[in-house]
Amino acid sequence: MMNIKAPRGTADILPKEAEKWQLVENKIKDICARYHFEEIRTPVFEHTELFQRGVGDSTDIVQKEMYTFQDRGGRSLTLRPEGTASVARAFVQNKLYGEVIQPVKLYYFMQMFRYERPQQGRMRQLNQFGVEVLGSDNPAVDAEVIDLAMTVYRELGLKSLKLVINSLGDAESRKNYRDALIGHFTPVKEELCPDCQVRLQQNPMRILDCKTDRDHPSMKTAPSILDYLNETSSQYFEQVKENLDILGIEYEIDPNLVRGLDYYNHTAFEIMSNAEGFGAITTLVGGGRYNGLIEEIGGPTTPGIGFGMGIERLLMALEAENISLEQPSELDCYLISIGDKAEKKAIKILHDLREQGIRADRDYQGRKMKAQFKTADRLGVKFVLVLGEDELDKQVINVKNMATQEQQEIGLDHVAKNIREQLDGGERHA
RNA sequence: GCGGUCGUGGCGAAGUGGUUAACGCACCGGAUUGUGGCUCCGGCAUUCGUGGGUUCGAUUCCCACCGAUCGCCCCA
Repeated sequence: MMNIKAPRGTADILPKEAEKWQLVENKIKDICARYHFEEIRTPVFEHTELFQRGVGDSTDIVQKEMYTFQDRGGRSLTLRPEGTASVARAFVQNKLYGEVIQPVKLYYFMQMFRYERPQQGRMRQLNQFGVEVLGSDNPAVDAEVIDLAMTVYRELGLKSLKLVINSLGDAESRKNYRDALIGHFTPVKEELCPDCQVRLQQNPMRILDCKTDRDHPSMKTAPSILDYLNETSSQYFEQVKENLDILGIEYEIDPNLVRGLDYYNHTAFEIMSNAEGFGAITTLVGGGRYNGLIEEIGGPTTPGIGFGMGIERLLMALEAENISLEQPSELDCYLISIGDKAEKKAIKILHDLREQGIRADRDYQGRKMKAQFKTADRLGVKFVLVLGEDELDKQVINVKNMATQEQQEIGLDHVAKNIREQLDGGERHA
């Protein structure tokens, strides 16, 4: 039989690694609670149309990266490539705009799926933590969302970060700017790369961060979005910046920061890692405001803002900065039994220990006592309990404290309680 | 989707067109009839990502596929 491997772009997260994920997730959930965000979970797949309309038909994600399939009923479904469209759909469908407390502040941990060529930090199945705030266009919310993301990184210990922000303006500003860009690049259209020639009509803003045409003279003289923001958009951006200043969050303004998804307007931001040896992919978080999205998918006019944070990349960044999340995973007791009769008794004692909240395990390989002790030592247990013929005859169990090497005999019927007390006592006096 | 590099035991890592595939770590057993961390001794890949081809013979050469990785595209 051919050996079957995990599909390309997917990965198993094994116990040692999973422990880090848990620590990160717990930290993030704790922060979300403090910022008063509540969890939402949505389906792994959605109607394809949701992403076509929500994310945008012309985006790379929709055009070439979606896992789309037909179900047996002939429906076109798609494994979600990102979270915002799904959350927006859930918001509309469940009429969360009717909640008494607004805005609605949501967070999620979800797997996303994108058909891309994998490399480090880019998987076909990826994990994101994200937040969405729906129902407020207060620029304080923009700052709060950014602050939340930065807080996650700060509390995990990351230092080499760069926050980049930009404003894409409102519809009017964008239209004016778009026209200006088309006017600017059309005369030199033939000199641009094929991709950009297409972008010129579809999404001229994307020309600005094209790597191929980066050095074309027209780039330097290209108009800046910031000069085309109308009064409202410009003021909004100013307030967002002011709020970031109040929070002491440093940022860089990059007028060429264009997010790849169609639904963004006003505030757009990315957080990148500056850590050395981080490779080509440095974006840790991407997000922005999307005031038209809810309406686009059939809900009432509702402003929104959110971000997506890649967990794999977060872990990579921690690694790059040599931040260790490992905790000594402690086992309290290791139970050694010798002989069949003792094993039968051990089965029950092990259960009793665990019932007392004690972390306990035993050997199942029928190994010699020496080998079992070696394992117990390696596991770093506090106590080793030995149950053999001698102990059975006396109805006791031998308890060895691995740190002090002291041994004592405890009556078989109250082992678990006795260990429990010893553990509690140890902690109190520690 | 495009280009480069790579793929040997649980891990790291030598190696060669030819009869037994180094070594280190880990693991297992013994020295030490029921007690760990040290030491010594011994064991541990019918097999070199998968499938074809060239050859008397391939892990070593060629091709395809799969996977990893780096860069591009794009993004988390």
